[in-house]
Amino acid sequence: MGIKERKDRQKTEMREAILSAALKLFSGDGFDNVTMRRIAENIEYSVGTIYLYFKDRNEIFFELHKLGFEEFYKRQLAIQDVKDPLKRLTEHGLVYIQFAIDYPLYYDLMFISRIPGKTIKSQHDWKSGHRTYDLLKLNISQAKGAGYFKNVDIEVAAFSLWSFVHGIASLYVRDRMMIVPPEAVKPLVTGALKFIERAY
Amino acid sequence: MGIKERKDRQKTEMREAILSAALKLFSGDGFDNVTMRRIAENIEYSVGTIYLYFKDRNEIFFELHKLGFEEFYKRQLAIQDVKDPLKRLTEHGLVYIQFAIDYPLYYDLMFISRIPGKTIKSQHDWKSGHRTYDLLKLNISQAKGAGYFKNVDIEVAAFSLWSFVHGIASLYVRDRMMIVPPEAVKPLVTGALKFIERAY
Amino acid sequence: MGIKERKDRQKTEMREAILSAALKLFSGDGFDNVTMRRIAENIEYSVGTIYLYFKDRNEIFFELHKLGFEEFYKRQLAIQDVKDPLKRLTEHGLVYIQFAIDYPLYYDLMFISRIPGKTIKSQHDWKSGHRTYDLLKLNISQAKGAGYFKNVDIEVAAFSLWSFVHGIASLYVRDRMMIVPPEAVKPLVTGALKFIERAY
Amino acid sequence: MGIKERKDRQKTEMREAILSAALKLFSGDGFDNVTMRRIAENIEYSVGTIYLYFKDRNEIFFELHKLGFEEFYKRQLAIQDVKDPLKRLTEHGLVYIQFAIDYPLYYDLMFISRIPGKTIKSQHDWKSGHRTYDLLKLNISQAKGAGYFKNVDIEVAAFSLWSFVHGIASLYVRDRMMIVPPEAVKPLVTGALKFIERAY
DNA sequence: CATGAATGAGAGTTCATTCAT
DNA sequence: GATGAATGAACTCTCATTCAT
Repeated sequence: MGIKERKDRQKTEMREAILSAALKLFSGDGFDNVTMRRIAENIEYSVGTIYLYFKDRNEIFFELHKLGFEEFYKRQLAIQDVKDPLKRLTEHGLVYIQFAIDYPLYYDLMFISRIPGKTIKSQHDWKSGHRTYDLLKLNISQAKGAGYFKNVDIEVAAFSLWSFVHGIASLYVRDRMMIVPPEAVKPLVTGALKFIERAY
Repeated sequence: MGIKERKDRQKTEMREAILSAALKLFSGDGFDNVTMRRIAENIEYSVGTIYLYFKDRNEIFFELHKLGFEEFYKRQLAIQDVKDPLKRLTEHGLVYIQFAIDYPLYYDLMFISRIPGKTIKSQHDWKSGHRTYDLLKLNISQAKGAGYFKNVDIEVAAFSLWSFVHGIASLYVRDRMMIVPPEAVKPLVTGALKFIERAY
Repeated sequence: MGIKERKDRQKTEMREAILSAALKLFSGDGFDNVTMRRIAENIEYSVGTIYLYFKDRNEIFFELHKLGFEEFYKRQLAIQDVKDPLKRLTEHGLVYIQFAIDYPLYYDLMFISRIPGKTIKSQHDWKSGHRTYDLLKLNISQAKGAGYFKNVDIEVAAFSLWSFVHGIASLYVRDRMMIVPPEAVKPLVTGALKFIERAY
Repeated sequence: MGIKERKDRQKTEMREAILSAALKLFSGDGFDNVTMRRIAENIEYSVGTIYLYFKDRNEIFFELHKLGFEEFYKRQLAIQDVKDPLKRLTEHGLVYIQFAIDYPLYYDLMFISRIPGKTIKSQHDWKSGHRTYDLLKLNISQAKGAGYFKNVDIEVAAFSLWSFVHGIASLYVRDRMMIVPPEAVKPLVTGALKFIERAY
């Protein structure tokens, strides 16, 4: 079975190289910057080769999209063992924002960009989204159990917190923070996460 | 002088038709969807005609951008006479979100999209952005004077509130609310604006 | 009759303004630089107005062409009263080159450029050219009478002298003299005109 | 390795086909006539294909330019073994003119046309031009050694001879010889080259 | 007389995609 | 599995010209 495995591994590596090149280009100027030619140049293969690994341009974006959600969820799970519910919620927000900082391209693709080929996407989104959203609501309800969020509907709280961190992440990812000096960004973000706790 | 006036009016109408067509197309799939050809088709004129009213493609975006900011600011000013600082702040947030709902395309253009030809833009942005941000900070400081935002830095509060409403608006504009049923959107939003007040 | 005359005069002035603007633009980058729009901008009239004075773009070039030949011939006549045949011939060459220096655009148009709408042109060219060429041959034959050009066919001599000065003028007009330092141009030209005398 | 060679050959052939089509079109009406679309039609390929062989339109002109200068210099070298300095100089002139006759399009491109994208060009021009000009001066100085060009500055002589042949070539290439009947052209040219010898 | 609005044609260039080799 | 050649459609923009007003 060694041969087949090696082939599989090679196939995976190639796909990863393509995806990684696409991500890199995406950072440049958004979608338009990700052309098949440029991906090909980047991985030092011919254009046609890409089509051996992906059906078309859209499939590349779709795959990136999926990978993004996986990494995103993994990170969220990682903080689920924090005992203190308040702390956990704040961590949750931090995880969210940190993900946007670490993978602005994934974040952009997942939560901001309008992607061509929406239909295919939405189904997957739906599942990924729900999974994540449920986790948030779980954390909120546990915080509620610990005395926070008095008189607050869980749905409202979830939506609020989500909007809050998404707002921060979006401003960061799409470079709309010019209004604040660069060195002030970090304290502002941590300050904001502290501020929202007042509402818990 | 009726002739000149009629001509002026026609010129204005044409510019508006072009801008409106551009906005409409923009909603479809973002910038790439707004091509000169498609605008022309839309207004049922030849491509060259557009160039009689706008220097080039960028000028169209720039104009839309400007119009958006004007309307946006006007709306913000309109609620400045609300006496109660708490109420005014909530109104402020509502105005923000309502703007996004009423003019999703403007909102997209102004706060989400990556626009080609950044240099020209940024200067105008800077001014428009500051004007708006200062208004927010003013309202917060007045609320502070009324006893709210104890122990909270104004900058942090401003950034937090901005992020919050921008998060809501972005999720709406870029259609990332699939997670919540459509009819739940409105109560969620008002609920969220109520929720954030707990942090004041 | 005053009215008609004034109208005629105005018409002429307008035509001249257009032609002069065209010439000016031509200097920029050759023909492509002479667009109807740019001419219009230059004379501060609308594009359509030009069509009231010239049938189309070609007619403008044709007219310039004609004007050039007229000025050219006038200058040639002006040196016909030089008594010494040798001196007169050298003057003739000088006049030729000086014309190219003073009116590079005319020269270009008349002797270098490929003009669209050749058919119309050639007839006029033929006449203008002959007139000039005959003058040259006249001067040569008189020099011959004075002992120069022994054993030289007049046709050959005329062609030779014409080629000679045209060569100098062309190199100058089309900027092909980079090979010699700018300050050396003038002495070279006068030197060349002196040199060719050795062949007389 | 036959495959690679065949591919190389095909690539070369394609480039040549494109260049040759460009030259052909150029003859029609100068630069403006050489459009990418027309080249494509001519070689019966799609427009995009040309861009697989040349970076852009300018590169095509630049390449033609270069090829022209190469052929030109090769021809000049070919007559350097003529012993008699007088004869060699006359041959030199003939070579010059013959080149213009054989490759009017090259000649036009090299010595007459105003080319867009001058910057790139001029450096190459400078070298090619100097190389040629030096050869001319060498030949003159050797003729001088053999007793010709008494009391004539070499620079002046070089400039004069260059102008002379360039004049002839230009008149021919740009079709300004209508004044003389076609069958008279050849004798006139040889006559002129004989005539100029009188000045040596 | 003069204009400004409009157009169709055409320019150079880039792209995603296909396919024979 | 990989390539390079090829294409057709699309892009932004400019032009000469026409014509109702």
